[in-house]
Amino acid sequence: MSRESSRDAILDAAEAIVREQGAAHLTLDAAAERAGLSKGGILYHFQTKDSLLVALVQRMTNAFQGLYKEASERMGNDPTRMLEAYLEAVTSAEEKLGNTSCSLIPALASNPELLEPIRAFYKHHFAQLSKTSVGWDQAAIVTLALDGMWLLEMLGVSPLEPQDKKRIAKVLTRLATEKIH
Amino acid sequence: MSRESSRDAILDAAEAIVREQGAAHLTLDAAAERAGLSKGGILYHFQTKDSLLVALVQRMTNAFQGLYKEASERMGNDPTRMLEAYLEAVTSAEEKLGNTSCSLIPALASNPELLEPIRAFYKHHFAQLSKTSVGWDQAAIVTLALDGMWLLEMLGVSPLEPQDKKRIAKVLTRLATEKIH
DNA sequence: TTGACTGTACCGGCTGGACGGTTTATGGTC
DNA sequence: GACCATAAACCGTCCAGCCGGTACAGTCAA
Repeated sequence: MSRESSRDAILDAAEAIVREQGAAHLTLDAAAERAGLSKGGILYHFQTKDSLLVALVQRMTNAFQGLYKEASERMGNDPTRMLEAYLEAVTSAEEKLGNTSCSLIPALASNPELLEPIRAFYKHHFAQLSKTSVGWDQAAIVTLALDGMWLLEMLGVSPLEPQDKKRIAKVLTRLATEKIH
Repeated sequence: MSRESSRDAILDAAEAIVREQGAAHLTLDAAAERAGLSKGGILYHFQTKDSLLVALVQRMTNAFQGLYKEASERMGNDPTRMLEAYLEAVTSAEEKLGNTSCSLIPALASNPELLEPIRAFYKHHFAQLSKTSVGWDQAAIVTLALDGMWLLEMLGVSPLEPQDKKRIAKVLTRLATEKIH
């Protein structure tokens, strides 16, 4: 069974461990037990622990970029509306992907260079911001506020309630479309 | 010699290792070598590795809160100007404290509950935002943008150049003082 | 002023356990 | 009967924490 679902089950288990107990507790044995198979089973799918971490980061970035692309297309791939797409992607990511994002933590802990794809994404994203209708500075602030929001969430230190986030999102939408002067 | 400086030297060494090689490479031996003493020496100052991590987080939060308090006092402890103080604290933290902030990483990696003091800080901070002159929503956005900026920096994925940050800070100053409408 | 004693700061070898990875075996399925 | 997915025992390494030392600065009493 399970061309892919077993792999995903392992990644889910790994993520849950990181989220609940911290990256230091993410061992092959622990992930195996949680995923309901043995360590050998895990090593069949991921030849090394490191490749599991790579897969973790990749799955997250893929999922987010999928949402972003989708939202962009809904905006007709209009670069002036990329901020709206980004906002939509971030908010829907928080709902749909849950705390998938905490995959970042083990990457930081073990091997910072796993974050290269993320660095690349941000570099590209910020370079595009001048195409928005509100100017680079304001666009950067909207982006940073969104990132701050989900990073605090992911680090587990956010004090924001869902309704707070909704109100913030509303103001951000305005900032993403109307230039302040 | 060194009532405190040896402790600090150890913390500095630990931080440098985390920053340069990731939290996984932070071992007592590595920290000892870098700090110029033996593992036994470290364990004399910190009975357990975990207590070293606690000290790391504590030192960072203390340093930041010191900067914040200082900035607040320069603003006459005026709650309506807390955002300006926060902005000043964050920017000067980035200069003065450098990447001290990456102390967070091992805390996350090993034991999420080490972040409790930080959670407490944010909770208090966001609760105060309604006292600002620009309204809670806008104040929250300024805060989040600042946090996003230094978190990206600390995670090592920020594409922002110093001059970018300066321009952003300028716009944030405006957002921290003038209410948009 | 000297010798016995105490506390502080640190060293470095040791060990037990945990963990990543290997190997061999096994049940299922086409 | 060949291949896939997984199990389970096993190995070597690494590392946190322990412990028995050492060096040295005070202190204090005789």
